[in-house]
Amino acid sequence: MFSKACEYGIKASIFIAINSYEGKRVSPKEIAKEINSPQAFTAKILQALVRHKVINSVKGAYGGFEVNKNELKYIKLSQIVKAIDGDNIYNGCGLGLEKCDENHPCPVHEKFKNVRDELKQMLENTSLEDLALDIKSGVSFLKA
Amino acid sequence: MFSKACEYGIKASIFIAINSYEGKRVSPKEIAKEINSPQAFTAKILQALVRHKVINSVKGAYGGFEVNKNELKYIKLSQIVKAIDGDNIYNGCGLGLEKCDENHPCPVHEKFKNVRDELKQMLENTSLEDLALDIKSGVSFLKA
DNA sequence: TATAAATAGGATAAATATATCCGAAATAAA
DNA sequence: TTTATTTCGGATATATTTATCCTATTTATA
Repeated sequence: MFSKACEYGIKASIFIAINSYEGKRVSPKEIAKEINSPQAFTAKILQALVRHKVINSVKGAYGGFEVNKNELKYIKLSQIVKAIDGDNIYNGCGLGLEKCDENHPCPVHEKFKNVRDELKQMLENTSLEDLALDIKSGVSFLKA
Repeated sequence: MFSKACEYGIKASIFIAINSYEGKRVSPKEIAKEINSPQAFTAKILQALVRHKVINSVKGAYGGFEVNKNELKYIKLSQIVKAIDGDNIYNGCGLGLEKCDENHPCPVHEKFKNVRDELKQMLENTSLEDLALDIKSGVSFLKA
């Protein structure tokens, strides 16, 4: 469904969010440890999220990654996914046809639409705040 | 969502189904041309589908790939997907956690369930017959 | 039985995704 | 202004997926 990079990106963003509540910036090292991911690779993904303005970074001593805690409820999963995996999961044909629309649909076009809409709803309605609060309250977990 | 291999596998199966209606076996060459896929790679995928008994092959002169046309309505998309991509799309955690269940859910576990269930429904309720008839009647297409 | 036509399957190549490494640039604080 | 700390970004390595190639095996028919 999502690429590894995207999985790491989502989990990293949640961990950053949790810490931003407390005004703490976090490093790739801390993040990778907390979400059980390869550190250098995770750092690359964080860079991409910064470039897409999903999260913020501060260079130098006492720097790290953070998000504006007032924006947490407005940062949706869809933004993270689009920043890393692009919007192929939104617009791409389920069977990989170059051209696939109502007028020239692939064999699963109609049936696939429901699945995609469900996914879209989920990604667009879920905020970093929702996810971070669940972790803080012990309802869900960032690693096994 | 699906791997390239799986996309090819689904489209190839549909084309084989269409021809089996008319008692015709088809070759990887014909299939690849019709679904716009790399021939040798497609042949490999067909082998996998045969091993998983989703389709049938006949070696030698006048051979080719076919499906029992009486079984067409009982062959579901889910069988093709599982044969090629495995059942990770069914059981795997949306964020790649080794262990992710009701008792120890990843951050998107609950929200993801709806999406997966929708996908599952779609794959288990769609038969090769459904898809083949749509192609025959010009409702949908195997290539752009 | 010989031949031609097909699938099966191993070996290899190319492309992409995942992962690592290291020096450059930025920045806070001593 | 120097130093320690930290992100940035290019180069490279590894793993996986996608794709190709070639030979072996099977089988219908002449």
